Amino acid sequence: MELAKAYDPKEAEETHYKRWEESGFFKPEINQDANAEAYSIVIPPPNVTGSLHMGHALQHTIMDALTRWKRMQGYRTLWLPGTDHAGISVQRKVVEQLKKDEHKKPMDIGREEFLRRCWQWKEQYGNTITEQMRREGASVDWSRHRFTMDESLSLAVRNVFCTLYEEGQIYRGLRIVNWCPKDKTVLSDLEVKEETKKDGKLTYLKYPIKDSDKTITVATTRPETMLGDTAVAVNGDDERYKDLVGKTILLPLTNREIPIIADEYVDAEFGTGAVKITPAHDPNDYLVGERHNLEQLLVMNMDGTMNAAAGPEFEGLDRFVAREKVVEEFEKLGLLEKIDDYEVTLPICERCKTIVEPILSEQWFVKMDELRDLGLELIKKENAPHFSPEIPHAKVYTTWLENLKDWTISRQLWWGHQIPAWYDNEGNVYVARTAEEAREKAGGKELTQDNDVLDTWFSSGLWAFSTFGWNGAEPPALAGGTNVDSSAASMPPAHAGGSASDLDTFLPTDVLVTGRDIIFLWVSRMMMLTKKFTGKVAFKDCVITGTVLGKDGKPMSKSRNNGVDPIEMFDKFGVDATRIYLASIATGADIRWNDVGVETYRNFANKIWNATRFCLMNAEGAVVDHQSLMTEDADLADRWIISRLNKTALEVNKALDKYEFHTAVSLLYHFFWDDFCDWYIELVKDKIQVFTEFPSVPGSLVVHELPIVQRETRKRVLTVLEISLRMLHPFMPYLTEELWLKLPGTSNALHNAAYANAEATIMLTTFPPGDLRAIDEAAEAEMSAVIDLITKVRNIRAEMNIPTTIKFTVHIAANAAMQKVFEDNKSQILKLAKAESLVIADALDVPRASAKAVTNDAAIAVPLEGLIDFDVERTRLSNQIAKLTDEKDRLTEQLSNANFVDRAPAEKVQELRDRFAELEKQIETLNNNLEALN
RNA sequence: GCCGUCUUAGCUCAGUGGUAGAGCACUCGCUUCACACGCGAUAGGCCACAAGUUCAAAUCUUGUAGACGGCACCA
Repeated sequence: MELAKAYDPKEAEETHYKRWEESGFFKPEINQDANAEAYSIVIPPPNVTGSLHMGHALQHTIMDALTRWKRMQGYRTLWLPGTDHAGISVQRKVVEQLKKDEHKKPMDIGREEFLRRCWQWKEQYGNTITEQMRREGASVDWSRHRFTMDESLSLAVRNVFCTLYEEGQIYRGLRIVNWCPKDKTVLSDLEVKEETKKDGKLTYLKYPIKDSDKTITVATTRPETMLGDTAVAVNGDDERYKDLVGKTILLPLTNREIPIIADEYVDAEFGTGAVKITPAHDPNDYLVGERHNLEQLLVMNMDGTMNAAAGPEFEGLDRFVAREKVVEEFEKLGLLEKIDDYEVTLPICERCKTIVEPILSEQWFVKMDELRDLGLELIKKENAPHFSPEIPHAKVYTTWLENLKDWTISRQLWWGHQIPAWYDNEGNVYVARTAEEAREKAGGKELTQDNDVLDTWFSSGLWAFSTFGWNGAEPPALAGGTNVDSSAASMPPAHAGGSASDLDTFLPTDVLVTGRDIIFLWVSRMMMLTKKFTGKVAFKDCVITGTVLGKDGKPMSKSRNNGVDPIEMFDKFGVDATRIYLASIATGADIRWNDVGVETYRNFANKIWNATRFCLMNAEGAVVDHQSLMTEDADLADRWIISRLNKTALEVNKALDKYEFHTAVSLLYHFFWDDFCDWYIELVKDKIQVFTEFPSVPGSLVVHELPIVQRETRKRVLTVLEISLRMLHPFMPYLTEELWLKLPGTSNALHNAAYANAEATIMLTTFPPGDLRAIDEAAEAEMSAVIDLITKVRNIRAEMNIPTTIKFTVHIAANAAMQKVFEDNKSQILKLAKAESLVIADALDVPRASAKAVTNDAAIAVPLEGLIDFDVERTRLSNQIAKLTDEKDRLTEQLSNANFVDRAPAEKVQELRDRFAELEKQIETLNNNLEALN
């Protein structure tokens, strides 16, 4: 079987995913081991409005690598996919569409029709991201795909709402909320971001005091809100204003009189020390108002225009127009003291960037006291979730919980979970799971349902358990959930006996992989609500990925135009290269995107391809055979690569256990490229590649029948390759599957016992656990002596400029044990050092015209009569001496420090003494060599 | 204002209380029959700065500077 010269990812990407999916490899039911432990991950559901970006690609890579790794370890593995209905985003898209196509507003077509269009939009465009996940190779169980507005998940939402309401944890109330006048909905604190404006203004307004010719000056950044002022507050301890407390102000532009009050909220040091109080338009003023029983006067409409209460001159004006007009009027009245430049930080809507208006409004809230305590107890007592990286997330998360305020959950949208609350004509509220239930409660009265929907995060907060069939009403469905497809139905049940539900089997989930930005919005709420409603932890671990930044080091965004499309990268470098590059980023660290990084792994993929290609070209008479690695008669190179292979496997598993994907990738990269390709394959090349010249066609090559030893070597090479591919599979699924299927001797006989009957695939083999007993330190030491030797000889050739066509003799002086090692590996040394012969002895006996070097285990000389440039050789030797002397000097200093010798661990001291002796010896040898040249 | 992170080779980034690492770029040499997306050999860092703890600090502590993040406040 001949492979193409370079790896082309396209074909593998097109064929394997389809087969994996159709064969049911992604479903937990593929696991036939009734006692298999479960391993589960739920995906952070992407918005249906979204398309794949690098952040997804990074997170999906990690989730898929974990899923594939655990599946190969024999766990009953489930990675559950799904999407989020994304309230505001979808609503906005449909509103835009409606405006563009029909010049209509939602009100024109009505709620029912509008929702129909939302669903239509979702059906049409909502699958973009899930389709892209197939390209990524994501091994998710599509039969368990969930959408936050699925029937069962919606029922869960209503039940959670009702339960919390019945317990008094959900309430409806008039509060200052964050209002987006453009989206015309309330926002939670977390959906409000900030924008600093350097050219802001602080306006000083003079308010006349009744029965006096005095005024009191207040400063404001929002002059229009003065129309809603119901008091002016000063600090009671402020001497300047002591006499004024209790006096009345004639509020300009209105016919209202308002009191001057004393409140500790006011900081006498700041501004004028007098604060206008607008309880309906400012959260602090609201609190002051509550304390002093002030009127809450709303002067604004919900679209950001002024209302009738603002007075006839202002009614209907936009808030910013009103602002200017208020200032003008004050100026006319001579009551404008001054306007200062002032840097302001404005609250803006996370999505539409409109300036958010704090405004008094009646909304639904969740009291966070009990839920907060649940969350705090989990993180403090059980370290749940355990964050990776732990610093700084564990602390930030805890601090945030400790300061948690009530959560505004109503949204003035149509698309979403409509609040299960109904009102009668008198305004009484009936919270119920269904309209019928509400009517019953109301004694059959005519009711209308609350117009608002719930915050999208309310339903996502249930994701860890609602996706597994929990809906608070019926017992959770059995394996497969509500939309099991036919192929899943033919699978064995998740547990022996078939009685366990997904909820029992897969919750708690093992790990949640997500970004920093939604730790509060989502992670915390899922922890709290899952504990509250199932008594379980939502997930044990939480991996927080870093941010993939654009080439300019800034977060990728459309406005900066610095985004990199994962799909483009897939097309350019292949899915596997992109995946393993993303996995090579340190967990939690931000990274600037650079194509060169992906290119590195594209090259790596090609290296793997070509190593396999070479092995296959020399595979005749051999198959993958794990027994071949247990052999007694293996030579040094074999013992060494087996040792390296096992060490790598052990360390890779350890790294993955700790979510250190980058460590795993680095280990695999260097094992495969350096150890396997650069050394092992080169060392055994002669043995597995037997050529002879075909007599009639000079230069042509014919493979002979292989002797047994060589067949064994071929087996070993194939087997090491096969095990390497398995280790790489979680990161590079397509390439490894493509190649694994081509290896001779691969079949489902190599599968993990849990998947014995499944169709052959690398994804169901066992992930190499590594075997401590297979680690052979002696072989590693001997091999590194050989490698050192070869490297030094190559160095001589390179620095002395000896063309490869010239073969030379290498003289080696070493102790008896090393002499044997070099003797035993003579042919490999000759080949890789491109030497003609070796002379191995106790001491060097070479002519003056020789190039020399030392290693930790040998002294080397290469006679170069007529080829040597003595100046170059002197420089070479001097450089070597200088380097070793530097090291020796450092050691001298350290070893002559009595404190060090006394206090450092004895073995450390001994280690340095040994090294010192070694250096002395080598320096002496080199000095002798140098002198011999003169 | 509070909390926190980062600062390592030209670039992008790993890393550890005990001789500083990778990839790419650079230099030199290879059309060696798996791979030029390759092979071989070099070169390149007082690990931001300062003080402290320690036998030993790039690694721990504190401070400084710069970059950045989160939270709060913003009359």
